[in-house]
Amino acid sequence: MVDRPGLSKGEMEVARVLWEAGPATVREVFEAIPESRKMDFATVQTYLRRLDSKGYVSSKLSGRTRVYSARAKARTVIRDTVDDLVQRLFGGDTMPLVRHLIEERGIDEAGLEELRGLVDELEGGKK
Amino acid sequence: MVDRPGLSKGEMEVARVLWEAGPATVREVFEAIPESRKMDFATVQTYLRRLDSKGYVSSKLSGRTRVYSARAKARTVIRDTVDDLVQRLFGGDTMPLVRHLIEERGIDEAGLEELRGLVDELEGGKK
DNA sequence: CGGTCTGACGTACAATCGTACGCGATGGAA
DNA sequence: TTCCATCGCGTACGATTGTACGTCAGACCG
Repeated sequence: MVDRPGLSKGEMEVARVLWEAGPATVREVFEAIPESRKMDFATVQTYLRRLDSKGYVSSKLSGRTRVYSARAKARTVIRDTVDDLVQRLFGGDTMPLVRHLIEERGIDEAGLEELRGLVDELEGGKK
Repeated sequence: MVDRPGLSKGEMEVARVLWEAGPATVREVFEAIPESRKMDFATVQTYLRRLDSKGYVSSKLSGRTRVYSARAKARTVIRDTVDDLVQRLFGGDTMPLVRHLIEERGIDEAGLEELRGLVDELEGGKK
């Protein structure tokens, strides 16, 4: 399938906004990015342009403003990105990362519950 | 603490070998990298040199051969790397990634068991 | 002793990334 | 009508990355 040139870190942050909020203009994306991140408006614009030329998003002019929409599905991009990380940092093993996440980053009440559900489900569907 | 300049993807693959196998020469690292990856000997050498100058590994000459050893702890580097990814791709939320890993990548029998153990443990220590 | 292998080390070089400026057009405020 | 706030868009530019070549000097083989 469409083999896109890999997202850079900055591009990820911007793409994420489109996935969460749906189609948006540069300004809207810009405003959706945490103040603290301090990413320049023009920088956001550049990332969007790059995402476009890489095929991750599409855009069309609406009046004199350009509106960007996600084109690649979040799920797919996330899968590719995570696969890559797991490969390079853990040699392809999934568990070390899962373990790391659970042990090193806090999982809250709700997360724990969900996790239990996931485990139950997997365990059930197997035997 | 020592604030290092971020690992690049290629550097990660190389650093991983040092974490897993302990101190090693360029050749040893080179040989530990999957054939399929086709990373040139000189490339490995460059990555090691860069890791050295970034402070992630240290090295010393043993005879006329240089031996590299991890200096930064795997745990730390992994934490920083994963934190960064979670931040950019999931806005800082851990669960989406955990969910993704469990649902999209296979967890085997043993992993499942371990996972159950982790959940139990967390659940116990909380209430 | 003279090849040949191997390693360190310096250097290279294009691609990508992070970050942004500046210009020219446009639409609304005064 | 005049001006300013916006936008799109082209362009820039140094840093980092991926990938590797070439040179020089020891080590080992015959």
